[in-house]
Amino acid sequence: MGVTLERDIRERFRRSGYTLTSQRKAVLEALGESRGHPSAEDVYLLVKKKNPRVALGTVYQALSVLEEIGVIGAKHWSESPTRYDLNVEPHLDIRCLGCGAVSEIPGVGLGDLEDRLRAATPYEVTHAAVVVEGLCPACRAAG
Amino acid sequence: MGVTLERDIRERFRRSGYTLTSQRKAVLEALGESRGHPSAEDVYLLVKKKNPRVALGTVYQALSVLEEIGVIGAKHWSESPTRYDLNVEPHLDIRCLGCGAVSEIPGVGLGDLEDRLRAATPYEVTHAAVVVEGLCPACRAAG
DNA sequence: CTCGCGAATAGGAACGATTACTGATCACCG
DNA sequence: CGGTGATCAGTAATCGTTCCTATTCGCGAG
Ligand SMILES: [Mn+2]
Ligand SMILES: [Mn+2]
Ligand SMILES: [Zn+2]
Ligand SMILES: [Zn+2]
Repeated sequence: MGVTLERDIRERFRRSGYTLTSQRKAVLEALGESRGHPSAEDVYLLVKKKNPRVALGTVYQALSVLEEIGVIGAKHWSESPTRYDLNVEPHLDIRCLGCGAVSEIPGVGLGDLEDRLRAATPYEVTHAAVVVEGLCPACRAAG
Repeated sequence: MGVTLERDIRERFRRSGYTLTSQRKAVLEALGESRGHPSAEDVYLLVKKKNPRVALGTVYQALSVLEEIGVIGAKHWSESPTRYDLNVEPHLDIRCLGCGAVSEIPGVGLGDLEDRLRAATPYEVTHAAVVVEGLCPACRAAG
């Protein structure tokens, strides 16, 4: 089972001072299982399959901790709860306005965008995200 | 007063079939007055100064219509209500994690990002937004 | 100028996502 | 084994936003 938990993740927990609890491991596992970009509720339902006693609030807290220590990412669209992602590299995620599915746009990075923005603003930039909206092929066909 | 309402905006209303009501004009005005990227609540408070009878729901409905016809834009961050913007060109907005202020990063466009993403996905792309988080100089100094 | 009608509004209730609270449990240290 | 602080389950509360309904508005037909 959870023997294979990346060294890097354990290290991040250790350094942050947070405990690597079974619930937090379960949330990570759920994010791995679900191919897409699940919401907190999605993660909650997955985690509950193996441990029916987990509380939704615990999932929110776990997601928050995991994001804080840089193990997962979160993005925000209109008309959708927050979506979470194991991919913490800068990348593009697109949400279908028809069916609501969120998926990744592979092969397209931010390029030099982050460098350019850091050079152009006096802010200390901590995070940059690109969110895209559109219609997936299926929904486009459906009309 | 509202004599100077861009031809383009009137035209968009006409084509969409929506009515250009006094409340919708007031919401546009409020967005013009407020330099930054106000929330619906911010807009509501501004509009109420001139017409205390407006309802918050009306402001939400107006913002929704204005976004739909392409006159304003909206972006979503964590820990903040939706922020609205008269700038509908693709551009970068940054939110300070300290004080919550949202401002624009001038001089940095998306470059060829939109072209590349359209080429790389089978989706029909309708909208792409970049949201950035960081610390403004004041908050960085404060600590 | 009235009347009629659909669109828009004010006001307030309802909703969904997220957070806050609280007593019980857990992980870890000595 | 106890003690101690972090975490958790369960639930209440909050917040942004949407929904609902009676009333008003804008406007064209007569
Ligand atoms: Mn992703
Ligand atoms: Mn902007
Ligand atoms: Zn779809
Ligand atoms: Zn600041």
